[in-house]
Amino acid sequence: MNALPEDSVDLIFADPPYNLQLGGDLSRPDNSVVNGVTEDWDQFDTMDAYDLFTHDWMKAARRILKPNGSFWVIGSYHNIFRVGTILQDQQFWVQNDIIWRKTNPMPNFRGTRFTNAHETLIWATKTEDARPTFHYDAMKMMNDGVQMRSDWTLPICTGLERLKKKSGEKAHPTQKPESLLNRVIMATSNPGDVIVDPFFGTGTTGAVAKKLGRDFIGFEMEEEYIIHAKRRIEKITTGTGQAIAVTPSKRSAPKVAFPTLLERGLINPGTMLYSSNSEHRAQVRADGSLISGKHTGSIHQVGASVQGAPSCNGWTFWHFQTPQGPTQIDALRSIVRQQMAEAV
Amino acid sequence: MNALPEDSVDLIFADPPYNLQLGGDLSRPDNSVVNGVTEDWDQFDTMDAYDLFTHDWMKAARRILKPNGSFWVIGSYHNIFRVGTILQDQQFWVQNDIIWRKTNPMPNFRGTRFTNAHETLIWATKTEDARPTFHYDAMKMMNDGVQMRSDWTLPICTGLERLKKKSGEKAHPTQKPESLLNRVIMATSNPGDVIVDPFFGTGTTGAVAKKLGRDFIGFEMEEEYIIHAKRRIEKITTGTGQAIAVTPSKRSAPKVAFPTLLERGLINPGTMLYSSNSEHRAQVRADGSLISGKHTGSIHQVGASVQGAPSCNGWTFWHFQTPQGPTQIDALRSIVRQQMAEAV
DNA sequence: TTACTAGGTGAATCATCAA
DNA sequence: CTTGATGATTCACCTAGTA
Repeated sequence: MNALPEDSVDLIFADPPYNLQLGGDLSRPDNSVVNGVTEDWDQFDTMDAYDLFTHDWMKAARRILKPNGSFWVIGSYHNIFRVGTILQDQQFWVQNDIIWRKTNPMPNFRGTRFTNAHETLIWATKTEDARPTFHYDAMKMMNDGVQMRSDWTLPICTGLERLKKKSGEKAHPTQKPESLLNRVIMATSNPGDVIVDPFFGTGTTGAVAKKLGRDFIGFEMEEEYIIHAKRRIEKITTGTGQAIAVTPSKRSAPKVAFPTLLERGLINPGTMLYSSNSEHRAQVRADGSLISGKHTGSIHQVGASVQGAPSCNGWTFWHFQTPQGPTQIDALRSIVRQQMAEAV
Repeated sequence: MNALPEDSVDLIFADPPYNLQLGGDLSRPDNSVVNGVTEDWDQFDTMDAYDLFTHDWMKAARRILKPNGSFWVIGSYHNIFRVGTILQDQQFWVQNDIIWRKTNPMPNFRGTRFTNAHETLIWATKTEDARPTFHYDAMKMMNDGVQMRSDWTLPICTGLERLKKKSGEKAHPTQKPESLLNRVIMATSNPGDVIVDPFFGTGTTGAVAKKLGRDFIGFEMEEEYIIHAKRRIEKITTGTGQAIAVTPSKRSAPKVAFPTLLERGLINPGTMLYSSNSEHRAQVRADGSLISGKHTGSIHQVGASVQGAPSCNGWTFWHFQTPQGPTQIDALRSIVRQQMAEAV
C-alpha cells in the first residue's frame, strides 16, 4: 500500500485476520469434524503483536484514503474491539457500526454459549468533518422503502458461490458473501471509484467492484488465493446503468415464541392458564415453559400432554383471565407481531 | 464497590456512560427538537479520560466478581470498542458479544447514515477457564425450541414502563427495557444470586432482579435517579417457586451408571439392545457391561466401537424391546433419577 | 421432469470429573 | 499437569442422488 499515492482511494474494505485462538478439535453431535480456521495467517503470538499488526496496516490504509473516502473493516468479538480502538486512536471517525446478522450461522454444538450468529463491520472516515458518499435513497429502496438500518440480515457464503479447490475443499476458510460487499459498495461509493482491499483473499471485493463498475486494487500474499481470485474475476462482466440489479433481502413472516410474551411484560411468571372448558390448567414459568402436574414443556407440549393428544396448538388452547373473561393467549401474540412488523 | 468483599458477586451488569460526543442540536423533520443525552455524567474531556474512567470502575468490578461469575456491559459504537479492549486487557475472557436489535429505534433524521438500530453487549468471565452459569435449555425454550442466538430483537423502553418525572419528562435519558435485563439475568444467574449494577440509574437491573428472586446491590450518584429507583422497586413482588424456575440443563442432573439399572431390576442380564436402525446389537452382561461380537465394555464404549466413532452417548444410542416397540435405555435412567429425587 | 431424501457444512475462542 | 471415562450436543441451507 505504501507504493500508492496518498489521498488517492475512494473506499477501503478490510477483512483482516480475526486472531481466533481456537482450542482443540471440535466435532458435531454426529461426530463429524468441524473444519476451523487454522491457517498460519491467523496466528499471532500475543494480543500486543496483533495490535501492532493492526496499527501498521491501518496506518498505511489511512494514508492512501481520500479525505472524504470511506473506510470499512469487518471482525468478530475476538478482534473488533482492538480494531475499533486503534481506528479511533488514529483519528478515524466512526460513522456506523454495522451488524451482519447471519441467517444460517454455525450452531454452538456444545450448548455452552449463545450461537455466535453475527459479525461486526465498522464504517469510518478519516476525520469528523469528512463528507463520505452515502446513497441514502438507494439504501432505502433496498429496504422496502424504509431507512436502511445498522443490522443487515444476509446468508453466509455457501453453495455455488463458495469457491472450491479441485479436491472439493473450500478454497478459502472465510470467504465473504457477495451480498455483503454489494451493500457496502453500493452504499458508500460511485461507479468509477477506486476501491482497495488490503486482505484480498479470493477476491470477493474485486468481484463485486467489477460487477458494479468500480475499479479496484487488491493485496494478497497467498499465491493460491490469488489464482482463484483472478480466475473468478475474469468471468465477471461489468454491469452498466440499469443492469445493476439489487436483490432485497426477503423477510419471512415473524415467528413468535411464547416466552417473548414474558420478556415483553405481556404475561407474568406464575400466571395460571386454562383450557377453554377449564378442564386443564397450567402455570407459566420464568423461561416461558409451562408446568401442569408432572408435565412441563412448551405451551404446545403441555397442551398435548394434558389432553393425551399427539400435538396441540398452545396458542389457541390456553387462555388467561382478564376482566373481560378468559382470553386466548393468541391475542397477546398479535401484539408482539405488531411490534416486530414495525421493526423491519 | 471497594467496600464489598472480593470474589463475592455472581453477576455484574454495567451500563456505563457512552461518551456520546454529540454535536449541536438535532431536530426532527417536523422541526421538533430531539432530546439527546447532554447530562454531565456523559461528558469526558478526552478519550484518554474516558479510558481511565473505564479502567478504574472495571477493575473495581473485577475484584468483587466471583471466579465463575458473569460480567456484562452494554454500549454503542462510541464506547464499546474502548470498553471491550480494556476488558480484554484486564484478562476478562469474552464469552459472547450480543446485539440488542431494537424493534423501534430512533430514525436517522438527516438521512446521512444507516439508522443506528442496535446496541452491543459483552458477556465475559474473569478467566478463560471460568465456568459461568448458563441456562442453555431455558434460553432454547425462550427461542421457540432452537438455540438462542447472539442477536436479540427487543423493543426500546417506552410507554408505561418508561419512568416519568412529575413534569412528564422522562426520568432518565437512557432507561433500559426490562426485557433486556430479563434475558441477561435469566441466562446467567440463579435465584438467590447476588447481582451488582455499578451504574444503577433508575434501577432496571434491581427491578428485574427482584422480580426473578435475585438479590442486588446498585450504585448511583444522582439523587433523583435513586428516588425513582426506590419507588419503582418497592412496588415489585418477587416471583416464587415454579414461577421463577427454568428448564434445567441435563448437565446438572445426577449421574447414573448403567449397571444401576440391573441392580434395581429395571433391565435383566442377557437382554438384547439395538441401535435405532437395528444395524447394531449388543447383549447386557450381569455386571452392566455390553458385549457385541468382539467388542465389550460400557454402553458408551461399545456404542462407539460398533460405529467406529470416537465417542458415543450409549444412553441414547441403545434401545430395548417393549410391547410398544423399541425404547431408549435413557427412559430407564429417568426412572432411576425419579427414584433418587424422591429418596432425598 | 418433479419430489423427496440423504448427506455435507459454515471465522468456533464449544465439557467435566476423577484418578 | 495429563489421561481416560462419561455423556451432552446442531441450524439453515445447499447439492447430489434416487424415486
